[in-house]
Amino acid sequence: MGSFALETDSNGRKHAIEPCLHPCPIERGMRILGGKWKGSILWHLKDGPVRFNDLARQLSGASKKMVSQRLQEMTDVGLVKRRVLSTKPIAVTYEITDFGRTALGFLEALKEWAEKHQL
Amino acid sequence: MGSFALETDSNGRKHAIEPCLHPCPIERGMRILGGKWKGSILWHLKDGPVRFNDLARQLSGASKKMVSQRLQEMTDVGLVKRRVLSTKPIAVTYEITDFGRTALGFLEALKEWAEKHQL
DNA sequence: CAGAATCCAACCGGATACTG
DNA sequence: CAGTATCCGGTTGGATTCTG
Repeated sequence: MGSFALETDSNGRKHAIEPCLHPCPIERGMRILGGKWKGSILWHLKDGPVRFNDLARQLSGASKKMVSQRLQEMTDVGLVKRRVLSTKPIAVTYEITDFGRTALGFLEALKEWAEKHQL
Repeated sequence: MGSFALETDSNGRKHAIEPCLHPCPIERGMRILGGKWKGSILWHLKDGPVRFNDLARQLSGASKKMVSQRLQEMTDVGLVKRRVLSTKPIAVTYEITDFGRTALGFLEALKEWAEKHQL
């Protein structure tokens, strides 16, 4: 009773999968787009599918582990679609979904805001 | 050489104050507005000054410690202005600055995005 | 009232090595 | 190539207590 489903993360630890029921829509939105790298990832996908390693390289400073984790979360929420081009050797691309595109507008606003105020 | 200025945080630990020089403007913007609670705080201040405890109460789920830390960061960057109304008993309000208001547009976009897609 | 200080468990994220 | 597994130090953030 009162317990959530449990998932095991890559470090072998258990987590409750909280549906993020925060009353403030801004917080809920931030939980989805605000995590480290998520915005950048979506932005880098806006011009077409990108292969995993290319993406990791473009996000200078993010480790493969990070990129992988963020991509999984974003795939789960439906912001991004994973596509296997070939096995042997495996080739994978990630592309932004239609839903993902609905977030681009506000990412652009954020980008221009940051640039305008030289942050 | 190559070292940054050091500040001591509330846990007595030293930190380098990194100017956040990330190449991607989206990441830089997220560093400023994307932290947990920051967006919500700014949003709650948009209709006028709010007292510290009131603010903490409105942000259900955030501890006073969190609110205090986020407010300091936001004050440092100039998003928010702290004003002492009276000592004995001490009364303080936080109000959004003109600079802070420049970010409201994109927070509104985020808010509407989250609501529209029932996140 | 508005915080600061302290304690401490949980989590995050980098480095590295490994796999199909 | 595209990840996953493991180790592990650093950071985060909640609970609580204390102060002017």
